[in-house]
Amino acid sequence: MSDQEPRGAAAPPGAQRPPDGGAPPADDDGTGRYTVRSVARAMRLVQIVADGPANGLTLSDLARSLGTSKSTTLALARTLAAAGMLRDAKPGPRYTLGTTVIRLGDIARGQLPLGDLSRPLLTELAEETKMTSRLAICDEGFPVFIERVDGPGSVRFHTPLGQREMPHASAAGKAILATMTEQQVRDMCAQTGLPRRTSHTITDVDSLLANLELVRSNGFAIDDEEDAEGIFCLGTAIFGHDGAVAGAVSVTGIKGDLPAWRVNELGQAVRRAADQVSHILGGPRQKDTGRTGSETA
Amino acid sequence: MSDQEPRGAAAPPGAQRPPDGGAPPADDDGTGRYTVRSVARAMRLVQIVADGPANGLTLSDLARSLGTSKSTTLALARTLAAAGMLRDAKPGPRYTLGTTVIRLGDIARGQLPLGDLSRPLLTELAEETKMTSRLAICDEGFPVFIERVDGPGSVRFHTPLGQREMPHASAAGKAILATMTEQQVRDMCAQTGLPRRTSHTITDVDSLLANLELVRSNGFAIDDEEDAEGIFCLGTAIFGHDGAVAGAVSVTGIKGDLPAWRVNELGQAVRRAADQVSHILGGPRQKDTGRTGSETA
DNA sequence: GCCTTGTGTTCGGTAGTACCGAACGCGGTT
DNA sequence: AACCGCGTTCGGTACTACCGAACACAAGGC
Repeated sequence: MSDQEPRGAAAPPGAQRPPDGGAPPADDDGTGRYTVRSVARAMRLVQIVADGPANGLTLSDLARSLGTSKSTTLALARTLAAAGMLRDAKPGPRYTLGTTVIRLGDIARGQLPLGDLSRPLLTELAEETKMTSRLAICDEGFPVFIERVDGPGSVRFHTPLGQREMPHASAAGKAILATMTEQQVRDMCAQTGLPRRTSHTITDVDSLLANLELVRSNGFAIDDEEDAEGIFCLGTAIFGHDGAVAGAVSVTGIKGDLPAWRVNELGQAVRRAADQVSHILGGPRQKDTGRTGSETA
Repeated sequence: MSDQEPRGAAAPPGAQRPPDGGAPPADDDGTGRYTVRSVARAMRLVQIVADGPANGLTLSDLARSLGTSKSTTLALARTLAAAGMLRDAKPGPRYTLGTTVIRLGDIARGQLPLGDLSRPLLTELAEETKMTSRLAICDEGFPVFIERVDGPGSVRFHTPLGQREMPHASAAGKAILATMTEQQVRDMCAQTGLPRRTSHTITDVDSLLANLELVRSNGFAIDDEEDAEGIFCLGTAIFGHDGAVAGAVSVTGIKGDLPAWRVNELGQAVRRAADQVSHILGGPRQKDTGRTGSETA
C-alpha cells in the first residue's frame, strides 16, 4: 500500500556502494522476499489500469500513479500491451485493459473445476429464488466469487468477481468459517481483524463463534445487513471430493423484499443447490450439524 | 515461439560494446522493440500456466517451458503469485492461475461498455433461438468474444472468451469484414492469410469478397461449417456511437438441428438483437444494404 | 536397506539491463 | 507567440535480474 520507491530518491548520486556487497538483496517492492521488481511493478500497473476509469489512463497518469519515470513506465506498458494485457486506445494513446485479461479470466474459471458445471444450477437457483445467486471458491479460507447469475428482473448489485470477501461479514464467508475449528476461525480473524462495515456487523470473535454455531444448526449462514446496509444474503458451504470445504453458494437480495417467513424456505433452496454442486465435485452432502470432518486435517 | 535466450550464450565476455552505439538496443524477447524482458517473460509464464492442464504445473515444468533456470523461474512465479496472478496449490506446489486473473477479467468486461448491458439481450436471444449466443468486440478488425450465453439445453461448445477469432471463418468476423472497404479486407487477409479450417472454409480473397457482398444484401453473415465441421453460426455487426463497427452478435448451433427455412428467421432475430445493442451504444442501426458509411474513413 | 532421480529451495557473482533524467517533436490552450 | 501538457527517444550508470552450483527433502527402483 504505502510502498515508496527507494530507487531514485534515496540514493545520493555519488555514493558508490563498495562492491564487496554488504547489502542483502534488499526487500524488493514491499511485497515479499526474493521477487522480481520490474514484474511486480508491471502487475501494479495492470491493477492501476483496472482500478482506473473505463476510458483508460494516459501514460503520464500511469507514471504518476506508479511513481516511476515516464520512460520506464512506457517500457512496461509496451511490454504489457505486446502481451495483450493492456491496450492503447486509438485517439491519444490511453491505456485500458486488454483482451488477454478476459481470455485468462475465462480460462481460469474453466480450470477451476466448478467453473462451467455450476452455471445451470446457479441459473436455476436464481429463477427459483428471484435473487442474485453466486458461487464462491475458498481461497485460503476467504470466499472468492467466481460465478454470478442475476435473478429475473432483480436489481443489479455491484458484485465483483475474483475478489476476496470479508469472511465475517458475508454469508459465504460465514458458511465457510462454520466448517472450521474454533482455533482456525480465531486464526482467520487474527489475519484481517473484524472491521465494521455496517451497524450490524459482528465485530468480536466470541459473537462470531456463537453465530457460527447457529449456522451449523440451521444448515445455512445469514448476512443480515452485516456487509452493506439493506442487503440480505444467505449461503451454504460446498465440499470437494476430499471432504474439505471447497467454497459456498449464496443468494443476495434487498432486505425489504424479503419477508421473514421465507428465510427458511430460501435456506433449503440454497442448500439443495449447494448439495448438488458438492455432488458434482464428488464431495459429501453438507452435514446436518456439528462436526464437519475437517478437524483432523 | 522459437525465441531463444541471447543472454548467456551469445555474448562473448570480453566483447564490450563500443559506447557510441553501433548496435541498437537489441530486439528484446522477440516480441517487439523497447520492452522489458523480465515482464515479457512473466507474461509468457502466465500464458504457459493458462495453456497447461487444469491441475497446474510444477516449477520445473515452468522452467522447461520458459527456457530459464529454475531459480529465475521461481523468482518470477513468486512475484506473480504475490500479485495473485498465480496460485500455488497445497500439495507439492503446483502453479495454477490465481483469482486476480478472474477479477481483472471481470473488470475488463465491465469497462468494455458492452459488458453487462448486453447480457439480458443475449439471454433473450439465446432463449428465442435456442442457440448459444455470443457478443464480440472488434479488436483491430478481429472479433473477440467477451460474453456468452448458452441456449436452453443446448450442447456446450468450446467457445473461449477473449480470444481473437479468424475473420474469414466466423460469422462474427465476416459480419465485421462486411463493413469494411475492399482494400481494408485485403489488408486484413494479408495479416493472417486465410487458413483452411474445414472443407468449407473460404480460402481465397475473391470468394471472400463475393461472400461479403452477400452478407451486405442479406443483412447477416453465415458461417456454414467453415470454422468447424458440423457447426453453423450466424452473425451481424453492431455499431458504436461514432458510427464505426464496434463488434458483432452471433448465434451458434449444430448444423443438423437447423432446417434451411429457419435461417432467414434466425437472421432477423440476431439482427434485432444487434440493433438493440447498437442502440444502447448510441450507434446507428445496421444499414439495409450496400454502403456502410465507414468507407470515407 | 541404499542409491538414484526428481522436486523446491538458497546463495554468490557477474554481466547485462532496467532504470532515470534530459532533450526532442507535437498539439492543444492561455 | 509562448506556454504547458502529451508521448517519444537517447545515453550512461548503478543496480538487479539472471544463471549455476549446492542444498534439503520425497518418492521410486534395484
